[in-house]
Amino acid sequence: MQQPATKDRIAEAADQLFYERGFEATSFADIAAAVGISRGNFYYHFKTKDEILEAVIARRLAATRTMLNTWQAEGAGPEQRVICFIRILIANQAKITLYGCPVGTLVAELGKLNHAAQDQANAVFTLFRTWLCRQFVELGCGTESDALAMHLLARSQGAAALAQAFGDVEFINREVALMQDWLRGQLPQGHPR
Amino acid sequence: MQQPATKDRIAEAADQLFYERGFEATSFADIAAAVGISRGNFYYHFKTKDEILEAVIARRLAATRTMLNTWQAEGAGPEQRVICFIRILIANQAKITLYGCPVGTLVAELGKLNHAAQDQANAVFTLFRTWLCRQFVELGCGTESDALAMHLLARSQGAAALAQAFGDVEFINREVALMQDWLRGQLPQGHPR
DNA sequence: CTGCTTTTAGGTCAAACGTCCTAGGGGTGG
DNA sequence: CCACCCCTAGGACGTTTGACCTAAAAGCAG
Repeated sequence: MQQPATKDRIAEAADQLFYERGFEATSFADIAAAVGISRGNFYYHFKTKDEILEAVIARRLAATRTMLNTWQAEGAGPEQRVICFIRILIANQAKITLYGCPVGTLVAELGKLNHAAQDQANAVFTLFRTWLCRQFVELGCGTESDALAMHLLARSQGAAALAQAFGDVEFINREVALMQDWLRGQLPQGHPR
Repeated sequence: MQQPATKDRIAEAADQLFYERGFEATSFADIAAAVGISRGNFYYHFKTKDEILEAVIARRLAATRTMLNTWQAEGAGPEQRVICFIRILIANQAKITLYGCPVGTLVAELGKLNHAAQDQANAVFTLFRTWLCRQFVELGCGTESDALAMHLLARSQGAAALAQAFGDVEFINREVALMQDWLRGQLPQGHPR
């Protein structure tokens, strides 16, 4: 059984459109046009719009997990891994400047809509949070690790939000540099480097 | 001529609903129900939904200006004024935990919609930015002042975003404490205190 | 080729949306 | 008392939305 095409292509197109325009502002017709299929065809692959949303979130969760696992397997130390996280902002700077952080903006929108999938969207945040927490534990930050993870998450969210608001690409670079400085300041003395 | 009531009450109700549910997700019917008037009556006061949005943004701009001017007039020094800004997060902690930052979430939504009023919404950010910049100039931070203002704005945006995502009120308090520590570290030696 | 399942296209449906019109209520000035 | 104008109520319009159905095309097994 080979079902690679349509269902995944719908989820992929929806993923991008939800990011660029938001969940509510994206209609079936928009996704259909992006994929190149007819409107009514959706009912076969996804019964409701919420189902598409769940598929999109599952996609993002899987992609995030893969990315984190890759970093984990690359052999570098926890400090380098956290720096990888910080540099996501630079890697995606063009899109962030236009549309903000994909995770943050979706969570904010679903939160305002009291949408049932809000918790699932939040799981992406939690994924980053626990992963970052583990890195800080490995760095020897002990019970402070989760607070440090949350703080770093907040810093990147803020950087993305303002970069989008002001359309300022350079601002991202400055914030990334500040976060890396901050990270060095958080390392306990004599940590394994 | 006394026209206090309806037009302002519409703008006030729309302000709140746009904050709690978002701009697009709020319909005329929602606002009408909140104000207690009939739907069709809107056309008399506001010809389009965009006009209501402009009125809401104008409201917020005016309120922000008033707040900043009040702080400016209270006689405290620039450091205390910046602390006032930071503590907005605490003052609005309950609502932020539920709906995020009113400015940030609106700017993000309008940005995704390519809405014409995006620039007006951004003006609220700019208002804070230039005001904060002035405080840092008074503190003797010189050419770094605008960068410091942007950084502080980003920090509060990030704190609000994560507080909403995780529904974590206490997180706001921790971030506020960190921002105040950061502020002390930014003051040039021998500044007027 | 035949028969079956999977997938697609096109179209219908009720509901909700923003927009707009009109009739009438209620107060003020002449 | 009357004419006028600000304001309001309620409904109608055309469009778009998510949801749903049906018929037919496409792919595969025998």
